[in-house]
Amino acid sequence: MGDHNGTVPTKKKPQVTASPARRSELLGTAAEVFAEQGYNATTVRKIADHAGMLAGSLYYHFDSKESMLEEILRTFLDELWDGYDTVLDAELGPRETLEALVIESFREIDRHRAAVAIYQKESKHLVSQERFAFLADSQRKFEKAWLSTLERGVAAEVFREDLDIRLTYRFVRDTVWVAASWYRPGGQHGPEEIARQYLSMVLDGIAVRT
Amino acid sequence: MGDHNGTVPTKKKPQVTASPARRSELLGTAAEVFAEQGYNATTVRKIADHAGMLAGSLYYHFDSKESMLEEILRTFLDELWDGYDTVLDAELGPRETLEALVIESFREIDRHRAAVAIYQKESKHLVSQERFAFLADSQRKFEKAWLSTLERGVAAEVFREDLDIRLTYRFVRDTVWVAASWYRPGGQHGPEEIARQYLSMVLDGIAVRT
DNA sequence: GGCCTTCCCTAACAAGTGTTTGGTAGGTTA
DNA sequence: TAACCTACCAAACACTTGTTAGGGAAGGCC
Repeated sequence: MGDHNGTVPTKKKPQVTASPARRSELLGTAAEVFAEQGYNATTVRKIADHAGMLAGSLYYHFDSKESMLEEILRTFLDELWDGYDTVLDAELGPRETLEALVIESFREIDRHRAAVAIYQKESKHLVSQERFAFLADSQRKFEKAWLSTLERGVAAEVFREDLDIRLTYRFVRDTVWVAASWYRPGGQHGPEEIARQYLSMVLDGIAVRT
Repeated sequence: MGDHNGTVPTKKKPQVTASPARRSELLGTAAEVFAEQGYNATTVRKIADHAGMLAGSLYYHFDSKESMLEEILRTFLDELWDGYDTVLDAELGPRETLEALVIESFREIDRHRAAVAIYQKESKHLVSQERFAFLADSQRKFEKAWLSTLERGVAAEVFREDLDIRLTYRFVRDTVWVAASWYRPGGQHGPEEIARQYLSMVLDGIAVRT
């Protein structure tokens, strides 16, 4: 507690000591409530209820509701880019890159379904806030990775060239991520199986070839 | 007005007199704020600001914030089903039905972009409330229409039969409606052009045919 | 034993929320 | 002019919100 440095107290002191295990456990329940009810509609008391404690007690582990949201999204995006960078660094062909990115995306949905749902619902309002600037960074990087993959594919004549490439990008991107709104881990289809079927539709279409 | 029946006053009197034109004008601005900020994050004072009046004045036209949301969604769904029913009653072939439904959907996005965005973000939490039971009705009807069209297509051998039909349904559905999150009316592509490209991707895929 | 750390509770706070009530300016009708 | 209607304002209401401060129980360590 001793704020014995003579400078500015740097805003606030967060929690003094807190076990990281309990933190991420609470973040998990918070993420599920956020995903289910929406961030703004979720009160800290609801989160506390789901965690079996009272509202004020949350502030032993976190210093604000918003910082919970930030940590949830940061953790998710960090792991996501771990997987994406691995794929991109492998320098596969465009079609193989696209397939690997889609598969990786469904794996992330499988692992972070709540965070993905939150990201989809809330990121649009959040990007403008300075605190969540990392969301915009991620989106730019994301778009660049996908667009270059698509362009490479068109150049290599493995993707159709008669399609608007930005429209195609949004199509593929949305197609993948909205799955988080209905996907439930432990269902009959694992993430790889769903990815396989999605890829089949995106690449070859749903119509019978004549 | 005159509550001269001797029974229970049936809760509340809404606004006594209000011009329908002003009502729908206010609903339009409310819808845009809801779409941009999210329903829960939108305060009635913000809506009033955008409309150039004070918060309390809204209650001359509407009797609650929630009733605004309900009217926005009801109006949208009514118009949507007008178009859908016209398509379905035409009894076209499965592929033509699918194309017509997609085109109609993008036209609705063009006309009711705000309402569609609201519907996508909020419908999930709302369906459980009794007041918004009509959302669940619409969803069931929607699913039935799409599934039967897909099944007809598989039977007629115009759609691939090696795909999970429910997965395909969600794929097509999401693919279409998420477009509302980025679509802006008056852009370089009109709704028909976007529908055409989407249909091309969904039906034939983005890969080059070999 | 006493001390310290961890984790939570109790109780309150100020700000913001949707909503209500009564009033009133300006136009329309008689 | 007087009565009336429409559409809004002004000011408050009861309640919920995120957040804070102080305290205390349980357990490990000296």
